[in-house]
Amino acid sequence: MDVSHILDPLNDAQRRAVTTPPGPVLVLAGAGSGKTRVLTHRIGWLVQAEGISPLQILAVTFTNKASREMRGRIEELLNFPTGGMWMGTFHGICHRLLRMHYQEAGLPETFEIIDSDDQYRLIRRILGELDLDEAYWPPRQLQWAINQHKEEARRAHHLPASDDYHQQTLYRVYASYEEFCQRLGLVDFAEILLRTLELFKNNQTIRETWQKRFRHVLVDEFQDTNTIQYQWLRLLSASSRNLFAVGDDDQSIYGWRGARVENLLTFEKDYPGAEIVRLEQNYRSSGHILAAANAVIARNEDRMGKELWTEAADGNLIRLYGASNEIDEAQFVVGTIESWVEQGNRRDSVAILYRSNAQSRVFEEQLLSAAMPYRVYGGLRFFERAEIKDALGYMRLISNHDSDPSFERIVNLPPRGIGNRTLEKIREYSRTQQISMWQAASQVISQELLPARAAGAVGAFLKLISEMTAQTEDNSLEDLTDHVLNTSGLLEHYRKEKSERAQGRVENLEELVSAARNFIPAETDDNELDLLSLFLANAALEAGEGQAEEWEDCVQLMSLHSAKGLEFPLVFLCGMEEGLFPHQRSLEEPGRLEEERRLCYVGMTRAMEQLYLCYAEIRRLYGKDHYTQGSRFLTEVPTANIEEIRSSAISRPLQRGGLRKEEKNSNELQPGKQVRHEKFGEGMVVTLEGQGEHTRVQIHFSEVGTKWIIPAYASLEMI
DNA sequence: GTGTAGGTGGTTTTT
DNA sequence: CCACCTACAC
Repeated sequence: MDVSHILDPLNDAQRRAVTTPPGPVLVLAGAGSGKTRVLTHRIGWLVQAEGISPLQILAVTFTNKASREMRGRIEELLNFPTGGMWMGTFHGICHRLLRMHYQEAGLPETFEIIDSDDQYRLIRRILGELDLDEAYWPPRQLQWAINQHKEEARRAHHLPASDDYHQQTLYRVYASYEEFCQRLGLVDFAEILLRTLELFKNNQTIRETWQKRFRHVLVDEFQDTNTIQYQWLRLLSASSRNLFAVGDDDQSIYGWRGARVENLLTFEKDYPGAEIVRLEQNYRSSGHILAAANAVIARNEDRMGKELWTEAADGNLIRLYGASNEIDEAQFVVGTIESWVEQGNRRDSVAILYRSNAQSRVFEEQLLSAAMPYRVYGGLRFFERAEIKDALGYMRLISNHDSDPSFERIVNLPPRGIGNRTLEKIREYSRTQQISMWQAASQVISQELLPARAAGAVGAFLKLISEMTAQTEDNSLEDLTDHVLNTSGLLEHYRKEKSERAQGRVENLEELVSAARNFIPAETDDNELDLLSLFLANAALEAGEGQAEEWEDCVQLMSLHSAKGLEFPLVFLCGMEEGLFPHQRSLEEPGRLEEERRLCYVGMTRAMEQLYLCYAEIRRLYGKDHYTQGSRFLTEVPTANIEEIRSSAISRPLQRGGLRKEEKNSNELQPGKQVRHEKFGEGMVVTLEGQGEHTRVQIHFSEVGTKWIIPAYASLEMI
């Protein structure tokens, strides 16, 4: 077969990656080096040159968007539909496997996926049942801790026994949460992955079946895999060893969410003889931008090592704007965009990037007064909106009466006279009898445990749902949705509200009907689920675009994290100030500064033609003005690649190297120095991080091991 | 059941 | 400073 269409568009490194004979391959793909192309062409190569059946290929991504894009590009390349090929997100694929093997995985057939909002509510309910005070045990933190453990494949019973009351409480909450989910057939996001991993670990038949089925496994954004995901990938490819992983350690920015760059670093060890390919030619940015990004990321110690190069010209210098305050910053940015647009450029060729979402406000205000259309990324997605979740709550309850999260959500929405007292009784009954809220409700009524009025209200609710279930049995998904919205009174409820917000809610609900109309399930292999369940699972696993609005030509505002994977001719990286970027909270935790720097690298490498770096000398934060210090990342950009634009107001030139000088003077502490700590005894300085009073020192103590110390708080004595 | 005063917390986010 | 949540009063 002629494979020139697969190989011709590739450079040497890309071609090497694509044509490597089956076996473990690790592709270190720098920003803008054509990683998606390598992935899709690798699949094309396997199919057309190696003669491998598409059915034997599994391609895993992190986001639905990436998966869709890959599918589209493969179909384009190979010119055939890829329906039979398994391609999707970790969660999507694992969900599919769990549906097929629900019994072996120990789940009820009707198991339901809960999102983090549902999870949060559930944890609060458990806190209530355990009689724990939320003020002492913040549900968010417990949720975070539980997910953290799950992502490391640790179940409650794996936690070490502890004398610490805090640990014991965490254990109690985690264990009850697990029990609760198990009893009700609820599966959270991490559970989808963990269950699948355990299924593969414990069930040899299933493991071997899928190992044989997927002879070739490809993973995108490998640096973002967490412990469970990598363990599962290893299990899946244990017999074939055909794992093709593409990633970039320099773009690992989700460590705080459980991602383990180490997976990249240990790939070689786990797969001896693996082919390692570096993609270093960049096709995106002009020379100055690339040189600057290289220089910044070079400051990181923990790297596999890579240096991007380009055939493109140097292009424009990066521009540095020191604003007097955040309003000045925004005005400068918007003014610059105005002239960019006047020069005939599109507005959507521009991105305003920032470290934290709160920064978008000032830009929005300025864009608004300049009548410049814009779009802010982030915020709630379609299926996460309250009114949509309400409607889905009804549909879930119809689909499965025992869905407690749904029951709790809609039992009194719209208000139908079922108050907290009544609900508490039902909850209590459900807890003592170990039955679902639905069952508890009906038993509480038949046993006449409720006052007449409440009993009537609850009875009416149960009847409503039962009737809806009966009436919608043979309906199409669209009719069902429509029916639910109208007979539940939900639509009416929001229509009656006359706030602007409610108006949008009604529109969203109407949008849900058309989402139901247009819903086409991905072809499932052998397992058959009804359309409604598929729709509900899809809603949980694919929350939808940020805004389902039309593609207008508008300026793009987003956090640096959301910008990963995107590119724009003109990019503004704003709020480049110590404490904001790198963020204060990252300076306080070891190892996180390097992740902040990677974030900076990601931001810079989004720019194709022109990059602006901005900071404000005074920034109003939480109602208070703060004098800022330019981000250390600014000083890490070589002077040859950047030109400084003064703020019209005050401004003095950014003090180059100022930070570095301070670091040297204020710290006698240097790696290698011997110190004494009043509690931990003697040790040696391993690493230093942060400046001035934020300095953190990693010290290897001879008696207690390695610790992070903040000299500002704990006095260290030099030996 | 709805509205409002008072309190609190305020990186980053996909699934 | 502001957005969100909770508690409490009508």
